[in-house]
Amino acid sequence: MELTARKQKILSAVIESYISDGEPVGSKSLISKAELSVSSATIRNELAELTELGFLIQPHTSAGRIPTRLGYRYYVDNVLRLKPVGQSGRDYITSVLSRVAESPESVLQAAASLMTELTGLIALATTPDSEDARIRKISFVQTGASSAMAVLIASNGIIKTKLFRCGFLITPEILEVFDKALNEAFAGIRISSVNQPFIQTAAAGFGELSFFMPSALLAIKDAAQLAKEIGVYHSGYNRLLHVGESDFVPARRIMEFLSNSHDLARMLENLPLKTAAVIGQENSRTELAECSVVSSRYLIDSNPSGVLAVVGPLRLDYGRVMSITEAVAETVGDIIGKLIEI
Amino acid sequence: MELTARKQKILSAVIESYISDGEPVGSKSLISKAELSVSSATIRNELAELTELGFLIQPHTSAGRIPTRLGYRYYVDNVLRLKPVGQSGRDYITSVLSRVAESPESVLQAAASLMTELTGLIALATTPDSEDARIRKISFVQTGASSAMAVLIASNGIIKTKLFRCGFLITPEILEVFDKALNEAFAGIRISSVNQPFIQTAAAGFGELSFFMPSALLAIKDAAQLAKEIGVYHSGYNRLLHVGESDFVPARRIMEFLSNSHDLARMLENLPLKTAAVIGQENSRTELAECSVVSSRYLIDSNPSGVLAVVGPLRLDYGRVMSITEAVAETVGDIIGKLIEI
DNA sequence: GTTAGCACTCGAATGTGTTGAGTGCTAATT
DNA sequence: AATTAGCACTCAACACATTCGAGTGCTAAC
Repeated sequence: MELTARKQKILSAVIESYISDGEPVGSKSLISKAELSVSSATIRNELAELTELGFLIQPHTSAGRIPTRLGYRYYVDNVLRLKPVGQSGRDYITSVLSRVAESPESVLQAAASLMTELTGLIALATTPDSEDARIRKISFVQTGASSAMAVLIASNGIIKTKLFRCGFLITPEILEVFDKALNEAFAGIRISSVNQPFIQTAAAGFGELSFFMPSALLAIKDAAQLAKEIGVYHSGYNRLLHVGESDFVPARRIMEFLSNSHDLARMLENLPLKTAAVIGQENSRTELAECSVVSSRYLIDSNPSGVLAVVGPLRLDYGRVMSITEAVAETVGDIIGKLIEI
Repeated sequence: MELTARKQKILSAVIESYISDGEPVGSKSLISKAELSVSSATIRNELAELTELGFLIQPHTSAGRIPTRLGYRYYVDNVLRLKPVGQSGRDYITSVLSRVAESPESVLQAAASLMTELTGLIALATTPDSEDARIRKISFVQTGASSAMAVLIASNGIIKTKLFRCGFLITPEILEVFDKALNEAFAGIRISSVNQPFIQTAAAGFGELSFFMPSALLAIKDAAQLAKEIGVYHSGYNRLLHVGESDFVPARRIMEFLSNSHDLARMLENLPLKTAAVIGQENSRTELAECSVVSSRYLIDSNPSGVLAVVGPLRLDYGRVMSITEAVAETVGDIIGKLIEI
């Protein structure tokens, strides 16, 4: 859909004014805002056509216009130019994230907090998809007379631990045996293939050892399960109550959805590769029908991995938020990438 | 302060009616609710005196009475009889918590969720105080060419891990050396005494080894730091939006306070030993001036340890909530106690 | 295609009247 | 001295009416 230059100018002015003030925009105030040298009547004609086209609506007859979902969409797709985050901004992001560059998880948690800090909105970050990750190494640490901790180290840098308890006393020798047998059986295996049947066939192969194995095997299975689940880190849930316009009911529904990490992970997984904004009812979840989600995937060694996202009202400074999200995602990718190499 | 039997009866009736309906209570309806055979005029006189004493207030002249903080306090202290949770309830609590009896942390997280499920309110659970805990054992697991994970096992069952990176390639032999040197130096030491100066004197004692040690030592210090910090698990933050009566502003302040685990931990630490209710402005934090906090400490081997708490409105079924909190706390103590023995 | 002019619409703010639950007080009763 | 019937009074809640003004759509002229 193509709009005349003047219509585009007016649409932008309405959206930018509404984003900054939250008030419906009338024809008179647009004369100065859109820097046009026509009368308010002309603008009214244009506004009427833009309304006809579905880009604007009037909350009520005698009010100004506010953008619709389509209006925002047109604006984001055709008008908006991202202003890349400046060098000082990038330096800040890098310094904050480097400080916690210990594990992918710690970087992602910090990235979510950082995004909330920078945008004032709810931020989400998912762990890298472990579809292709393999088991690099398995270790055991004794934690008690008959309890131990299994440590699973994956090729994508994810490390998961799982405590377990045996029905017998554990000795360093037994752990040695676990270690040897399980690394032989599992090292290099894809994490996504470690499931119940797989464990069972593995158990069958251990022959006389099998008496000692069940708890350790189960622990490894659980750890693998944890490693392949997409984790969601979040920040700024209290910002939900800042949105002055919305009332309790939608806020509660959103909160409940965001609290359910399973559905949330599934939604985030399906976000596009590029930095993008999903606006209002475009969201796959009805709970988010009154929200916009801005997201950007981070790349690890040039492979699209997890996603960073921000959830806010439709009335959102898309330019700013999309630039920030993209910049943080790039930095996250770099930092996690370096973390894994080693 | 002593009240006549009739005043007590009327106060109870007002509170119980208000707790169940949320409506101010008038003199007429009290005739049946308090099961008194006097006229409404007599009750009005009694209500006037209870108001005089500060136990009740009128939201406005022509309304019924609602309890004040003092009213609730008198009720909780003098009238309320806890109804202990029945056997089936206890069985349920035990079965839910046993299923996750892997580490103190997992039990506490589950306990918080369980309390939200049972009471419909925000629930909090703190990890046991590590003031007296000692380092039982330190282990290392290699996670990369020059990175490793330190595992610190404390005498109170808390296990903390910390990843670290060295400036040199790590070999099994080096880890062995770390393991030996650090266990010799640190086993049996109180966790609370592991601080920067302590680490420095320890480092000085390692002589020629000291080139290899700094990163490992730092990791142990960080892990000890984590182990001695009181952790707060929480559940049900979305319930904050269920309180129909309150509006956005207090909800936001409460949310912000609850998001700040440091202040929150400090507040929870100072709660009393016995199951208790802190009502409204009795709270040490002004953010909670319109909330009641019901709490109960769990005992590990008969020692008061962490605390379970519930945050709700003043208008709270204190009897039910206090009983549930106490029952869950007892079960948590038992289960964590058993976990540590082993 | 643009614009001045004007009647019109409707939300928000403000005011007015009514209703009813619940009170406090007084004087009579037990 | 405690209780109670009776009654005037208060005030939130609701419904309804009025005013105000920002902003519109339309028409006719430019």
